[in-house]
Amino acid sequence: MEKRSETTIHDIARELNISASTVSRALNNNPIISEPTRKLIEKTAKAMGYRPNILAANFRTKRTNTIGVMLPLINRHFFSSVISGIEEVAYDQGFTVTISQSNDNFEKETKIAQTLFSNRVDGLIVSIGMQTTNYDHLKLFAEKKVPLVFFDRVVDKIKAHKIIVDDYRGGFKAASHLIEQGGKRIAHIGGPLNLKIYQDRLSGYKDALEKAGIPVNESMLVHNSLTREDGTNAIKRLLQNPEKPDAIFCANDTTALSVILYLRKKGIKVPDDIMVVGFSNEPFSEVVTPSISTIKQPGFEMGKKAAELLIKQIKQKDKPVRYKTLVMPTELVIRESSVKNRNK
Amino acid sequence: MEKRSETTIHDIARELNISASTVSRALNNNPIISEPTRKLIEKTAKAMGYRPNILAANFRTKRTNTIGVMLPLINRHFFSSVISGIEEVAYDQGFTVTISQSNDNFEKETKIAQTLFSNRVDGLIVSIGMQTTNYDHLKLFAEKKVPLVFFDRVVDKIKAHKIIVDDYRGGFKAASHLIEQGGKRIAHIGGPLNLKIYQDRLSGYKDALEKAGIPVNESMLVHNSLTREDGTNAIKRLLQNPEKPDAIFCANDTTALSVILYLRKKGIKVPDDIMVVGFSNEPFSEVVTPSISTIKQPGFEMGKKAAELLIKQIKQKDKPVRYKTLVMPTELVIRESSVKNRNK
DNA sequence: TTTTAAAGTGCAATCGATTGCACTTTGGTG
DNA sequence: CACCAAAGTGCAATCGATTGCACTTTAAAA
Repeated sequence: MEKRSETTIHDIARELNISASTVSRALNNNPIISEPTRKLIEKTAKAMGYRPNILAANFRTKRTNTIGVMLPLINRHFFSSVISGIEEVAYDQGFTVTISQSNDNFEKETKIAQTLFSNRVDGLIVSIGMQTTNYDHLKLFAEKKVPLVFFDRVVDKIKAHKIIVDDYRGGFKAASHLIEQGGKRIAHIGGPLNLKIYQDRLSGYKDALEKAGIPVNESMLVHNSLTREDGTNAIKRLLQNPEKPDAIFCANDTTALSVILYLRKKGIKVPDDIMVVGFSNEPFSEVVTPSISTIKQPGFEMGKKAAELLIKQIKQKDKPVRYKTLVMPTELVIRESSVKNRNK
Repeated sequence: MEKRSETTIHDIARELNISASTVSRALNNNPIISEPTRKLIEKTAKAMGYRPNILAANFRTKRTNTIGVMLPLINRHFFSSVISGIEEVAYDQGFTVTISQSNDNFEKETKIAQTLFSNRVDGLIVSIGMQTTNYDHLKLFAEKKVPLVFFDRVVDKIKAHKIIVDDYRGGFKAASHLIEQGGKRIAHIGGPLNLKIYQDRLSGYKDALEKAGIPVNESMLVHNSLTREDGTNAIKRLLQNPEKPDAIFCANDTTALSVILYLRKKGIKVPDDIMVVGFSNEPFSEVVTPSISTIKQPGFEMGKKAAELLIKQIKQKDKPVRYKTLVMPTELVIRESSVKNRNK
């Protein structure tokens, strides 16, 4: 029977009649080890089928080369794009990525945070859940000086880097565009207001109306959790208004889609009768008929930036850090759902 | 200044004048520790802000309670659904999930496998990349008896549990449906044939034609990497055939979408002129016009099954394992793109 | 009353890589 | 020729939790 246990650096040391510290240094390309010695050790390690046991190294160095990521839902396109961006940078920088989804559940989010702390991830990237209003489980990381980066749904009360999009300008652009397209009775289907991203989208929308001299009509505002069902319920409600909207700015594409499907069913034409703009540029928005105008937010880029900031903070652990809030630009993508008389 | 270093079980032991092994056992609910002692230790641990350092435990027990997942692309809907299913089961069973994407790049896939092995993940869930034809980097896990589960794109040469969909029946159903809808010149846009999933889809398609007495016309077959661009190129090629198709079975929805968009541009009507069926039920397939008939594959369920099988194998490490291949059923979802004269 | 078994706790080796400090050898300079 | 500095390698403590085996105490049974 072949050797049962794993080959360790002690085995290699014994084989070559040198010390384990020499072997460790050689395999880590430490320059104080001479080239001939290093080459001999590398050759022997390969021949003996040596595979490092990172657990021992992690234990001794108190580092894991692992980034923790916690976000609400992995299979939402935006979040999976962010993850993809994080993973790409992490891989290039020699980090692995451990991912957990909170399902917008505060208790699960708290448990995950505790687990990631115990697992001693080198840093954590977080987008908090819809329900989260207490942040003690995240303050732990700040207290223990574990680097933390928030993205999308961020926590102002905790000092950390933050990657957000310009939700305010996105809301402003969306509403401005609808105004420019002739909209006069512009509704808004928004998200829960404990989250700043939806506060900001609302603010931008309001300021755009104000700038155009159009008073904000509170009956034109609906706030919910932005599910497909919520979208349908919201448009039903808006259509019951005595004064009906001729344009709607939705805080995400999911509700924009629900709106469009419902209006189609009712024989109300988008954009001719009611114009629609969404937010976040889901993949389906391009291919649905009419295609949906939307505010594009760069998930993949956000993920890359988050990972870059986190890894820089990890590597410069002893340096004082000046926390940044990166505001990724939003871009209005004009498609069919907000442009009338488009006969090309 | 507060205590600089972390509280360890030695600190708790010293505080209570008991041994560290007692503290360790108490915090792990070992029944040989008496109830009053255990309660006292738990109370003191909380008061002292103790947080376990899992690195030491992992090192000693040679376990990490971590599942590795390696797949081509995180931000593809199918894969992110699978990840979501994996994470849900993993979380319930007390495991964390570390995810890496290979980007269908063999060299990256190899490096990731090596890293995950060094990181001593307890088990690995894999979907191999488009280019992968050598499996040595994965055989390592089998050799070292690290539990391995393949899903979707699996490797027959390595003994492991496999989670696949019934690609053959999916292809068969798709082609049968097109025949039932009156298709006589049925084309196939398929994937790279080093991957069994695309071989099986093709086999199912061929057998359905054969069963209907329709000869397979090799000029009606195009194989590529199933990108949007590939889809466009494929339909262009098929339209140059002297004998043009009246139906197309695409091996994924991405190429089905490309086909539909291209035909729309050419003024060729789907499904009236050419019927289309895709595969995998992307979210956009429901909302595009015409909506795309497709073969649905249950990503989230596959993820759950993969994690369940892997964790069972991890927990019963010393038991001999009988490897299973789970074949998840595929379901034909009939939408507008394959039903002519649909005026409801 | 003595002996034995069970309950409860303690000792310290262990896991494997890292790394601060120590030691040896070699070559160059005064 | 002697001294010093640099190059190269070695020693062993360390990280913190786990756990096999040992020891003590207590209670029950003979």
